[in-house]
Amino acid sequence: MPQVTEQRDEPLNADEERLVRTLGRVMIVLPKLLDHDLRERVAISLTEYSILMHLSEAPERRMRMNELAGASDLSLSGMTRAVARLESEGLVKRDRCEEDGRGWFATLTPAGLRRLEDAYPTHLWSTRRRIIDHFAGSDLAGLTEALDRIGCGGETDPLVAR
Amino acid sequence: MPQVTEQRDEPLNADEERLVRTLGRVMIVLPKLLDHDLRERVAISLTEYSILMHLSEAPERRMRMNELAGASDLSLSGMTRAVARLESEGLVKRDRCEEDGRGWFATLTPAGLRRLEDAYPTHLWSTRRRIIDHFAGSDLAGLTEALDRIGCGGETDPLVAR
DNA sequence: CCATGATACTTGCTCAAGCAAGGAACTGTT
DNA sequence: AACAGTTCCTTGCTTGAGCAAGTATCATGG
Repeated sequence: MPQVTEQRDEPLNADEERLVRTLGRVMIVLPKLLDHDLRERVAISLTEYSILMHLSEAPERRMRMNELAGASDLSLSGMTRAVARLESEGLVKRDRCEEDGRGWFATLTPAGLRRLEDAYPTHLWSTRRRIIDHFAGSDLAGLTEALDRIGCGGETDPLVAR
Repeated sequence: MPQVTEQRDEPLNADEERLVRTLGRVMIVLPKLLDHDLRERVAISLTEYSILMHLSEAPERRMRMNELAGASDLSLSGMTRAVARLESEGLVKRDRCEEDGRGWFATLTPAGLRRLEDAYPTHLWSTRRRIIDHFAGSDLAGLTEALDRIGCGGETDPLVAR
């Protein structure tokens, strides 16, 4: 460990600075790239794709609105509109929750599943091209572990976390 | 190299899948975290901070609109509005470009520089806490190199790149 | 059983960002 | 020198997302 007494309020060192700038760029550019690929080829946004994907993996292909918002890192109000859009296209339907009258399920429709299956190859191609290919030969697991800590595990309100 | 004949259109393997999901989460959450930290403590957005920072590093503390848009990964129209906001706060001023009558410089004002210096400690704290701390013991340079390839170097229109 | 508070969502408002179209200035060709 | 094409930037329009406030349902205490 070269640096022994690292002051918290001193500037970043060169390696740290480069990492922050690069990651800063990636976090701005990458979502646009993935979103663009999907929109261009299968006319669906990354947000919508993500919602359909999460639903397809959930038991009975349905999730409560707040679960879904958490899974897709969207505010609850954002999720309301997003699901409304998907519903208007018939890709999702909404059912009252039996056990809790306040709650709603968003349920993937057969049409929604078809749409997801339709978009999947594009997104697979896109993620390979935009992400995986650039990490050839890297330690994916180690990298993922580090990145995962940034993501905050994704429990409680992430903005207030810690 | 374990996998010899990797089919491009087969699903991602488990490590790849985890990386994509984690990076996907980071690219959504991290900008919100950094933006939130800045807004809360020094009432400035990440976009605005980034603009002021780039200007402060440029020769004569000024940049053409399209340079600035490229550096901050913002559309040119987005940059027009962003600079207009900053100008209305007196943090930036705009001058016609002498050599090219179509062009404009955005120039950092002394007030803009003070604002940046004011925000810097917060952003430093934020990036340490949100990013650097999570990579303790990692190979920062190697990681940066991989991430840099995702960012596409940042030359030509990134959405059409390749 | 009623009141108070918490939870699950929705709706109104605002705002930042992108696209497409427009205007002004530059460049190149004939 | 004039026109066509390109570049640089701005403006009109639309959209997706968040916050704050509202509504309906649940849970709890008296």
